[in-house]
Amino acid sequence: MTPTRKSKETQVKPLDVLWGGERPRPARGPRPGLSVDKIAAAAIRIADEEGLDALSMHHVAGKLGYTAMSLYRYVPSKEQLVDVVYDRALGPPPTAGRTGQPATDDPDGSDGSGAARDWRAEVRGWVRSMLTVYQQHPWLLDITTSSPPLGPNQLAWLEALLQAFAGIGLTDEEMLHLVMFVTGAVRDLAHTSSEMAQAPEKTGVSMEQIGEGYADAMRHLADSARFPMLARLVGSGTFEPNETPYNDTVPSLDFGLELLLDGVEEHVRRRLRG
Amino acid sequence: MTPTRKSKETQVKPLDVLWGGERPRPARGPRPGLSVDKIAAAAIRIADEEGLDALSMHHVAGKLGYTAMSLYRYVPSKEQLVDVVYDRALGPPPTAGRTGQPATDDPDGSDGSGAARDWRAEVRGWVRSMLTVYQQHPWLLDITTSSPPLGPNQLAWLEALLQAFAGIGLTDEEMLHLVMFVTGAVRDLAHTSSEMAQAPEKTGVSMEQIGEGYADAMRHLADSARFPMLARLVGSGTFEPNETPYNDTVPSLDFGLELLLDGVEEHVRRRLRG
DNA sequence: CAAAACTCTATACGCCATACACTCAGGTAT
DNA sequence: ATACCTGAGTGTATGGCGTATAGAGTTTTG
Repeated sequence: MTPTRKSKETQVKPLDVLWGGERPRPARGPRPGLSVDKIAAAAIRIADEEGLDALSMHHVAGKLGYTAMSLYRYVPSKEQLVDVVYDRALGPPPTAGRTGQPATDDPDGSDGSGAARDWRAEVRGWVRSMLTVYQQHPWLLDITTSSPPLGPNQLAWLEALLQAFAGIGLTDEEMLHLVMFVTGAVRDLAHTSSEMAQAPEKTGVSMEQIGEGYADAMRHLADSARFPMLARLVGSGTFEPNETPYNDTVPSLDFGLELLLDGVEEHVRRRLRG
Repeated sequence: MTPTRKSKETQVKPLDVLWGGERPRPARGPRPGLSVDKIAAAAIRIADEEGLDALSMHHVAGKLGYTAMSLYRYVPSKEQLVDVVYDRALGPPPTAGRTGQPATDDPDGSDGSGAARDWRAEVRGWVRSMLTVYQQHPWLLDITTSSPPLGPNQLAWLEALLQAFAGIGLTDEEMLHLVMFVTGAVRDLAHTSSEMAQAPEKTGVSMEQIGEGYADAMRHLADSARFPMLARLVGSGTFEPNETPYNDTVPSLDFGLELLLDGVEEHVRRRLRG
């Protein structure tokens, strides 16, 4: 009978959700049984155990003993939930513990402290840690966020890599460029690796059969003059699975990264000289 | 009443579809009104005009004047269709025209021909072309294929970049690593750029407001000691939109690529010397 | 105690991929 | 000519999805 009395309806703000903005307890209606934390945790568990496709509002709510619509009291949309889940699953970067002050106002590089730190090792470590996270939550790589990195953990990871590149003689702009380049390469290589790892279970085709299919396709072109370089790599056995598994992209990442860092060193050296 | 007579039912093979395997005309039933080509073309038009989300079997079939189920005579599943569409939309790489023979058996690099070609320019050109393709079909970057690169055009692009790196003193394995590294970086930077470009129309929030939100979030941490490097970049105006648009990742790609190629040069030089 | 604020549920809508059973066109073999 | 049968395309149904809307039930405030 009541003709749809519109109450003021506490609206959920996107950024508050991302930063865990602790709504100041409602104080008028029934006590909330859920929270963004619980919802995000359940969502992450589902994604870990059943994959990103299983991450639906119904499923998450069901896992918590509620209906799908109840989630919308805490999260404005599934997309926003995914944004939160993304940041939460990332977790903090490895070096987040020591909040040093590597940001001096010295623009030219040497940070004044005596011992030069091993920035290459720091970058390498950051990359390994990132890879580990992606291996633990491969579905992170299938998420398309449509929003710039704004979550606390995303920013922390960004900050960590920036700190690794800090004070070695790069301009601010160059550091940002490098960070984007490196994160991009890591993300994509981890992505293809995870895709290929998931292929057997997803398509029901065994790893061996996939290898056969690949070999078959490659034979298609090895005799043809159409793909000479590919034919050459096939012939030299570069595509054969050696000691490392078929989908291991870490060697490519390591190789590319080292060359890139060599380039960085040469770049700052050149600038110092010139 | 007929108890479901199972006919032999021409099955559609995945790889044949990808490579346009020209089914040898049925010769017994009615003439097919569709073809993989027509279907893929319609699908690409839809994705270009309405985005990847609009790419449904119903939609594609409707555009062609058929029902959704009819497509399954030509394509085993939507996933396979997407694989085909991906390869078709990629198109051939720019240098596919001249099928030179850069694959000599000379393992150490110099390819015997007199004039040294500008391999760096070739790599740069490949990257620009790849970026152009991604700009023309941004939805390509939202596709998760779950299968290794097997389409003819995917292989052709691979081949093209391999040829750029050929004969400069890298081993076969190193070339493959580099190709994966570069394609990864290009893909991901193009991806984030496209994501940020789509953000305004998708969320209804104007580019300005996004910028404001970003600035707001950054102010959250500029005063905090939590993200010193980010605060520094904010302070130095590195995040401000200069002449290039906010989502332009090309400068990052250019910068990273040049440093990487510097590293490559130094790497082969070192090997030659040592 | 009533009103207001709030949580959570039920239902419904319009999408989606695709399994299944079917009609019928149009060649081939007799 | 005619019977046959392959295979194209359709109709329907199932079970999923995100979420709009309406409202039932709970708790605190005036």
